Amino acid sequence: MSENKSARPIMVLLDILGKRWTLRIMWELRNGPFTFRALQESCDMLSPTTLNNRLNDLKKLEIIDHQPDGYQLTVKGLELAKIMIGLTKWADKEATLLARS
Amino acid sequence: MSENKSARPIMVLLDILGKRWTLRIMWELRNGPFTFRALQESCDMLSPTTLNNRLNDLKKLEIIDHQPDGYQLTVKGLELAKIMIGLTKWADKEATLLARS
DNA sequence: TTCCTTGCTATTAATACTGTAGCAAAAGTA
DNA sequence: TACTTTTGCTACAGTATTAATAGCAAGGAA
Repeated sequence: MSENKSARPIMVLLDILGKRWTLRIMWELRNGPFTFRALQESCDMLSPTTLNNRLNDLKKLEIIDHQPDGYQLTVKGLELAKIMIGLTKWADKEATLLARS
Repeated sequence: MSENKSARPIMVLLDILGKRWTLRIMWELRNGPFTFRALQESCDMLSPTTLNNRLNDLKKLEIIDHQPDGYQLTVKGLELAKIMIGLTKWADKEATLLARS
């Protein structure tokens, strides 16, 4: 109760990853660069407003950057994406469970 | 919503983990059971409405369950929480970056 | 020049979340 | 037993976030 939890790095990270679409965007970017519109399509046509907000969040954290050939994960971003592969393994293992929801 | 790529297990998982507070709740639960109200406090007093919604989401996926001594991660949930430890390591490594946002 | 594509912004409507109050059931206390 | 807490919520109104859609300016190709 006396510690300042919200200042801890993990809390800042969870805050951003917890915003809607952030995880999904990172997931889609795992395989090479995407243009703004291609990203939108691969994310089930999320609104450009939100996509832009998330891209800016991720740019600030240097998780992605915007190169001539599109938005892509940075080296730091790739490290995070690798961690997310564990989520895929879990999801595949629990596919039956996830299909029910 | 039932036959495109969003039906893939990982998409369902990312959908739920991407809702606000979900990751944080799982993070707080990593160390043993919490009562509803204790969880609320550890999550910076998030509203009971949202907490309840998230707990139900997580119960459906059998990531948590509600025992006499409180809400806690299931075996499946613990597996997910372990993956999240990777996030902490990343966050600590990038602490300077995260502090700026 | 005209036509695309790209990366957005603007606007309004819909949805989600917050903040607060409070209630019913269970558990603890005298 | 009766009283007091604690617990797990629900209700509701206000605020914030997101969706849906339209469209625009810049750059490149034809």
